[in-house]
Amino acid sequence: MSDIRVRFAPSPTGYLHIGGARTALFNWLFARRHKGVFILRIEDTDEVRSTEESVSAILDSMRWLGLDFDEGPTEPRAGAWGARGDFGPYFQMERLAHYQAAVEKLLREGKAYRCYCSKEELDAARQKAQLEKRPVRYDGRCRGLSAQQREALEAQGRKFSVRLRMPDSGETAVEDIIRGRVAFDNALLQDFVIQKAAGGPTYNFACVVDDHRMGITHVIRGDEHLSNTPLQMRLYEALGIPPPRFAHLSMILGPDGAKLSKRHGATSVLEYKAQGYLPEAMRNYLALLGWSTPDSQQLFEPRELMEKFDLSGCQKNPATFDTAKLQWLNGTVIRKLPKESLLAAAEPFLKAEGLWEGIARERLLAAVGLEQEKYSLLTDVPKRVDFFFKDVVYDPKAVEKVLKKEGVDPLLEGLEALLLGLGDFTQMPLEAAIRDFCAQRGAKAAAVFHPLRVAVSGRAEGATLFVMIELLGKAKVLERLGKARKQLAVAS
RNA sequence: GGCGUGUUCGUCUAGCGGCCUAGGACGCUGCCCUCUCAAGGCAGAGACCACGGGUUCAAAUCCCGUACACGCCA
Repeated sequence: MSDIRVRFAPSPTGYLHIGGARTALFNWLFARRHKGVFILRIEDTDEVRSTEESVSAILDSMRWLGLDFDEGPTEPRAGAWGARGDFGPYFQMERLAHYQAAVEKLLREGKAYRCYCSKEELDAARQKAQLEKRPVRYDGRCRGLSAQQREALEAQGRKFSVRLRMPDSGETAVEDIIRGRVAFDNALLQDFVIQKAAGGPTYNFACVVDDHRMGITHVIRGDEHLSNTPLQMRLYEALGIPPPRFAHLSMILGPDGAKLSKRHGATSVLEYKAQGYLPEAMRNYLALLGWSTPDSQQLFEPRELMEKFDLSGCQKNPATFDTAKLQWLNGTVIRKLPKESLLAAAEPFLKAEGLWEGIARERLLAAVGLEQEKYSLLTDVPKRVDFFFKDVVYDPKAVEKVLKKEGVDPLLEGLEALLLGLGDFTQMPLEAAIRDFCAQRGAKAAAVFHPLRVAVSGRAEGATLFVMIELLGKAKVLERLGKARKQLAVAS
């Protein structure tokens, strides 16, 4: 095991969306590739917006994607799920003592100070700065408060937040693995709040304290945090600890170029699960969104992804999420699946359509495997096998195009008689008998096969005819031939 | 408004000064295979490398500016 340690740190304020999943995946791949440690840390310090449901949604999503984490608090907790062993993720709300201790240290060393400014005072100062077209920046009025002044303010019942003392000049640079050196002018950075008046840590502060305590070596996160990084750099310096390496990933956009959001359709990982995507396909697709190999490889075996993933292959510019490619990938994954695995993956989707109970597993397995190369989503599976087990539903278009043709009814009548007399109802004899039938009638094979397919399955496209008929069984085939002819009689 | 980041086929991308009359993949079109639909195979259309200046014998690749997009802060 190398000493590389990374983390994924979502806020439980909603489901795990595509962007978050990509960040989690890249961290996970990086850890696996370098035999490092991957940590999941739930940033739940926003008590108003954090919910238990979001926590479970995040855990469910990660479990589905197969992103297992390696470490967590040792005390078991309810609903815990970890990769190896009985531990859950870290929760920031369980780590408040650490933030508190760090605040006290900074206060003691004079690197941070208490600020008693009220919201109203700050708003007024901000508006004034805006009017004067000066950069909006906290003016540091509480920087030099004496102990007596502080006591006096506290005696008035004033609450205080804690701010970090920032330099007024110079610059703060971040050496980003993906973007290179990014510099920020210190004159534009303000003494920012690290502990809120209500007592809780701010995002940047908790993040730095945890990343340090957890020994994080590489912070791989979304581009939206790049602007937070100089603040965090100052915190590392104030705390006297070396900063980790940073890698900021480009954003994922919707088809219209805006940041991917709900109005673009499905953005939750779990929605994709429900739509019939496979986690392998999702991982492969997400990996390709902002990362590539020098030869632009598209298809990856799960193991291959872990072996080849590299931060140097990460893209700086944002990527647009494209469902068409995801679907294609999903299809390739489905096609490679052993039949048993395909059936297992399709099970929930079959059950949802009432295609499970009371059906012999062997028949289901055979039916599901029949058109494997045509599925692009698992939700396609029930649609293609239902006619084997449920009543036929005739596709009007197929009836119109194939069945309602001159001479079809006599053809079906002939087939009915032929199949009724056929003893061995298996693929080879079936094909021989039917081809023989074609020859006798002087009909082209296609002119017989197509009506027969529609009559028996209700649709114009489907699996190889004879395999399908065999699986359907003699009784059903005859029954449906009758039904199809009745339909024709009604129609004419 | 300030700061930051980005800009190669519709989309994901290769490219890191000459191999680029820009390569691959999805999607699209056509052909082949074929009992249909797929899958597979083959072929094709599709990018004046955002724009404008430089630097250089030579730029998609380096530098500067502009535009646009996105993010963060307010």
